[in-house]
Amino acid sequence: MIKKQLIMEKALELFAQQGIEATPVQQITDYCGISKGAFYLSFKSKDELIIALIDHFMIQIIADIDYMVKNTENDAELLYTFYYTTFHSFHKHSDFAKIFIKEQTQSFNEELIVKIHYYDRLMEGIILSLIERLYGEKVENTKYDLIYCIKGLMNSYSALFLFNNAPLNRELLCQSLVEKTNLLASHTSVPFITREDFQMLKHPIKEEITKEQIIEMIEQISKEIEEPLEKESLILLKQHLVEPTLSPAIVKGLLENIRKHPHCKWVSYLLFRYYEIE
Amino acid sequence: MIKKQLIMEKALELFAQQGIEATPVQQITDYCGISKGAFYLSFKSKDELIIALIDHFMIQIIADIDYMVKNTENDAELLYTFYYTTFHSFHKHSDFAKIFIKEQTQSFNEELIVKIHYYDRLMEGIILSLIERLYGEKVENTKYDLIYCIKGLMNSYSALFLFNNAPLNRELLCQSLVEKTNLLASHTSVPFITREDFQMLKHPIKEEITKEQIIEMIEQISKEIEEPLEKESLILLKQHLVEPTLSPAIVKGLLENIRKHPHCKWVSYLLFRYYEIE
DNA sequence: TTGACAAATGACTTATTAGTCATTATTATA
DNA sequence: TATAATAATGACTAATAAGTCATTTGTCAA
Repeated sequence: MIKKQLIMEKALELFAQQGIEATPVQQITDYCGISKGAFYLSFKSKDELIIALIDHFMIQIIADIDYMVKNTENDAELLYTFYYTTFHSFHKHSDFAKIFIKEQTQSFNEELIVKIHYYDRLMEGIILSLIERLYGEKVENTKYDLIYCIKGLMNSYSALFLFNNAPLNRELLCQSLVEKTNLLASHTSVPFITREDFQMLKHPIKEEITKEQIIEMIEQISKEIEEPLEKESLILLKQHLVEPTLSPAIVKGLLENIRKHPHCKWVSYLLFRYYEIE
Repeated sequence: MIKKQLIMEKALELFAQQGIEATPVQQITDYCGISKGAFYLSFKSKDELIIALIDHFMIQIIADIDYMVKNTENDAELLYTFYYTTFHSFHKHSDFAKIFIKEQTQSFNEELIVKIHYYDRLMEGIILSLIERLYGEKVENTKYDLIYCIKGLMNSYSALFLFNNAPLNRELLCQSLVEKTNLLASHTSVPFITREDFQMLKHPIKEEITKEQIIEMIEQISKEIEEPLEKESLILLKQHLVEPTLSPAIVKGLLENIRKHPHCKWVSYLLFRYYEIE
C-alpha cells in the first residue's frame, strides 16, 4: 500500500511535467528508486495507475467542494466559498489539475474518457444545485446555460495560473468570479443550453448509435408526449425504422414535425444523422 | 505540392479521430495510398507536417476573423459578426479545431508550444481591439480581464459542439454570447486580470529565471518609476542581488514595499520565488 | 529505342517502451 | 539456524514507430 502511494506521488510529478504519454514506466520506477517489476506488483498496468490517480484526486477535490457547499449556511458567502474551495483544491493538487485539464480533451483511452466524463458530470451537478439554491425560480430557463458559463470561466482562469505559473491572488479571483456569476445569473435572457440540451449531453453520442437504440428512445419519448401531431409522427418514424415503407419526402416531413418539440430534439438529431449516413 | 496537400488533408482526418501521437506516419501514407518514403519527400519529419497544419489553418481562421472584424462598419453587428465568423470557421475546420484545442494544453514539443502560443496571442489581440472599439474608455480597467472571459466562454461552447457532436444553432449561440459579453463589459467592476498581468502573460515564465535576468528587469523598471519609496527599494534589492549584504528581514520588508506597485508585480513575484528557492 | 533524370518504393535500421518471468534477496517462522 | 514464503529485480520479449536508402519504376527528350 505504501509502495502504491509512493508510485502515485512520483508518477504524478512526472506526468505533470512531461505528460502521461511521454513518461515511461521505467522513468517512474527509477524516480521512485524501485525496479520495474516492483511497479507491476502494485499496478497491473500503466493505465491502472492513471485511473487510480484520477480517482484518488477527483474524489478528494469533489468531496472538498461538496462538503463546503453543503456546510455553508449563508447564501451570501456560498458562491465565494465554492470558487475559493475549488481553486484552493486545484492549487493544492496542481500537478493533478494540470493532468486532468490536459487529458480532458486529449485522451483516447476509453476507460479514461468514461472516468473523466463521470467526474465532469459530478461537478456539473454540484454547480447546478448551487445555482438553484442561490437564484431559484429566477434562473429556471437559464440555469443549464449558466453551468457552461461557470465552467468556461473557471477553466480559463485555472489554465492561467496552472500553466503560466502566474502569481495568484485567490481572493480577488473569487470576488471577480462571484460578481460575474451574479451578473450572468440575473441578466441573461438568451440562454444557449436548454434543459433538453443538458439532458442530451448526459448521454454523449457513441460513434455509432444503432437503429435499435433509436427505436427504444422513440418508444420512451412517445409515452411522455401529449401533442397528437408529434406523437403520430414519432410512431410512424418508429415503424419506418422497423420496416422501411415511407418515401424519403414523407420521412423528411415527419422529422420536420418533431424537430421543434423540446423532447424530440435529441431523437430528431439522431434520425437526421441516421438517414444522412444510410 | 499537390502531394503535400493530400497528405495534410488525410493526416488531419486521422489526427482528429485518433490524436496526433496515436497516428503513425505509416497509417497516414496507407490512407493516402502512397509509400512511407514519399511522405518524407514532402515533409522532413512528422513534426514538420504538424507545424504545417497548424500554420495553414490558423492563418485561414485568423485571417477570416480579422477580415470580418475590420470590414464590419456597424458597431451593433460587430460582436455578433465576430462570434459568428469564429464559430463558422471552427465548424468549417472542425477537424483542425479539435486538434488545436487538444494540443493547446497537451503538447510538449517546444516548437509547437511556441506556435500555439503565437496564434493564441494573435487571437487575444483581435479580441482586445474589438473590445476597445466597442466599449472604449468604459472598460479601461476591465478590458484585459474581459479577454479571458470571452476566451473562456468561447472555449466552453466550442468544446461542446466539437467533442459532443451536439447539433448547433449557431445564430442562437452567437446571440447568447453577444448578450453575455455586453453584460460583462458594462457591469464588471472587479477585474481579475489587470493590464500588468496581461503584459506579464505575454512573456511566459521560463522554468528558471537567472539572477541576471531579474537584475536587468529591475534596472528597466527603475527608470519607469517615480515613487521614491518603490524606487529606492528596487535599487537596494538590485544591489543585494549583485552582492548579498542585507538581512532576510530587510529583504522581506523591501519586497513588501514594492509588491503593490503595478509595475513591480512581476519582479516582486520573481524575487519571492528566487529567495524561496535559494 | 535508349539513356538520363526524377519520383516513388518498402524493407531495413534504430530506438523506444509496455509488460513478463526466471532468478535473487529478504523476511518471518519454526 | 534452516526453511518456507514473500518481495524485488532487471534482463528479456514483443510490439510499435520514426526515419533512411538501395533499388525500382516512370517520364521524356534525343
